[in-house]
Amino acid sequence: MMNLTIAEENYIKSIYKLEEEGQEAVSTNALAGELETKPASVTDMAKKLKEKKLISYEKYQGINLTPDGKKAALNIIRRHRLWECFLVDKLSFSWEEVHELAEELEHVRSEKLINRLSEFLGNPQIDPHGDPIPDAQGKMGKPRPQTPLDKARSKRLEVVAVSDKSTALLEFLNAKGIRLGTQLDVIERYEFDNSIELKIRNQPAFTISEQVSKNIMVKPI
Amino acid sequence: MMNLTIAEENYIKSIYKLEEEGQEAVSTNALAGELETKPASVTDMAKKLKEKKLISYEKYQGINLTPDGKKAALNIIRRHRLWECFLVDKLSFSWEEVHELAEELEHVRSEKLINRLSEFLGNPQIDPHGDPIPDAQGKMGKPRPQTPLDKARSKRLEVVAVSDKSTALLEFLNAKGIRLGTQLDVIERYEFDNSIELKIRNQPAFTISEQVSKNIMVKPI
DNA sequence: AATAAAGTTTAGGTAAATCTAAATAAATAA
DNA sequence: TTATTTATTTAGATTTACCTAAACTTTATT
Repeated sequence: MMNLTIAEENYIKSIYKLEEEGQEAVSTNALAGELETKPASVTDMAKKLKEKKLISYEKYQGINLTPDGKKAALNIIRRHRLWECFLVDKLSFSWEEVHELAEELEHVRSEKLINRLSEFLGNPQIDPHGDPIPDAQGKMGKPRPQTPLDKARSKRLEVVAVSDKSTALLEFLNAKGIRLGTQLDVIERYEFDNSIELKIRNQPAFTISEQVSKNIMVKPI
Repeated sequence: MMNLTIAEENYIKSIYKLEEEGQEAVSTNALAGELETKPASVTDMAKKLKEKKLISYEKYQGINLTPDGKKAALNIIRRHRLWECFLVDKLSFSWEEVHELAEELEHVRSEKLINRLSEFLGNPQIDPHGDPIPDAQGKMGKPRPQTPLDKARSKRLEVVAVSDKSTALLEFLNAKGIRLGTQLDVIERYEFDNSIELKIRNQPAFTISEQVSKNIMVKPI
């Protein structure tokens, strides 16, 4: 496998993420948004990644990972999620703190390190946010059936994952008492702004915005 | 504390090392050698680090760390050595494999991470090469009394550290059976090239070059 | 002390990853 | 279908961390 720079790895990871979220071809704009950079920068990098045969890309036609690109993406995701497990399981970090740290640790590229880390952790299958961890061959369990909260139909739900890992969101959820496995009751859905009123066990009800509800993945209970 | 780039951190670390080795003022050339870069690059970086008040530097006069620079250096060294402990103690890496990995891990800058890692490891005082680990305040135990093998006078010696951490050297030592705590008998010192003939317990004797013997730190036994 | 050798700095350049502003293509609306 | 809006690309700069080659200091040698 080729040697990628940190910037290249971050692009690959983001392209993978956007493809997963259902984008047929990932647009320059969407990728710029995801990476908090400018479209012009994305175009530059697209040329480079195409050169390295990690993506297919034609001017104005958007971006897709090649099989090689996908393999690279899964490897980066494996590293990221294993480090998250380490931070939570061994160093007692909480759920919402680990994403940015893992974002840095994931760029230490060593097969041996990551395989030993996995072993040390007992070869975990899912990370602290509920996402599956690809194995050394890049095989990853199907993410469990889940719906974003804004689309869920049932009244009684369980939180199975959070798709946006920004500290801001995770801290907000933490403050509200929402974490993996938390059970939620939907009190009301307000059409005018798609906000949702929720209740957890015996705590007072509270309201979350559509923006937030899109990022909370739930399953009926 | 200021935010340093990886390159800046590596310079700081190398300046610290050369000062420790006794250089009054660290020369451009020595630093270039240590970092495997060119003197002109060192001059460039020296200006930047002076700007940040991490070193004192005057044209042609060499480099020294300021108190701030030293604090930064000790912090980087702390991270490096704790990761080495982690790799050896928890992931069963061997002595000679960990240096380059720690070289990458050390650049993940997070007080919290490193303090938790230290705690997780039982707040170790020395790393797998026998070097002391600075504490969170940057206080570091005195390195134990030790002499480079090429300067040692006794015949019977114990290996307490290895100062050059290049994989090449560490692998060589490993192959010869030389590790921390190994006891050596000096059979002969050859003046013409300063090579040394050694023996370990009941193994056959072998010869090492001056270059190698300079990097093996020993104490009389 | 004069000169040669060694060490250091400057000047000018390169590659990676960004950016802004302007140009161009594609999608949408009138 | 033409015009307008939106998306994308190009052109040209910028910053960081390097580099080489030439100029300049310092140190060592004769």
